[in-house]
Amino acid sequence: MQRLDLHFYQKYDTLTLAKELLGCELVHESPEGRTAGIIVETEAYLTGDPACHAYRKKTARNAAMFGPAGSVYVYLIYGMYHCVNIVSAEEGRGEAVLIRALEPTEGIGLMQQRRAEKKGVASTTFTVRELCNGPAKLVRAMGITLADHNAGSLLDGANLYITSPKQTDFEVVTTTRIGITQGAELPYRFYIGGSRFVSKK
DNA sequence: GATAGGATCTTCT
DNA sequence: GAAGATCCTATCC
Repeated sequence: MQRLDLHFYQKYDTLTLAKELLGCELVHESPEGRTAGIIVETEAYLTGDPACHAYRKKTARNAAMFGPAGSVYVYLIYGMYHCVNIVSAEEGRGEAVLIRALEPTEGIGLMQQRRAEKKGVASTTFTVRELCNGPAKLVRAMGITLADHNAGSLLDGANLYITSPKQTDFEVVTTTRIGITQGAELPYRFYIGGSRFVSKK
């Protein structure tokens, strides 16, 4: 599979990119091993959208969201969990695609270890379906961290990247976004119809 | 299976 | 002081 290049991230507006990323594979080559999963659920956050972290001013927390297309925005949510976004649009604009769920394809044992380590339970606790069916869960399972990946890149030699689509034969379902109150009516969430790995139906 | 409440930190009012 | 792009646990069917 081919690593997606700068052209791919620049080619689409953020809403289109959120849909185009479905079926692509997110890969992390860490010192502990390689983990990967097919992106099955995304949400778009746009300029002028009150739910977007870049809606107000640039702060230390959201600075990475203003980076160039193909870079990574990781943030702390609810003081406890992390979520990962793919920055889109041109540098300085502040738009991104939140990755909400993956279908695990590689390094499932390592994903189970990472999830179990956090909770202090046996690694056999988690079924494959439960490993990455939520934005903070997949960040944990993939070993993505604020220190290593926030404001980093998916391009060139980066250890985190996305491949060209592994699946294309599916229906894209569009709904409103999960867990927000501002902009709650906007239809900016997309997922692969029929997937067992999405966070919610 | 469904629902309610808690954990814990950054940002904004 | 309150809310937030979440997840986990307890408790109740």
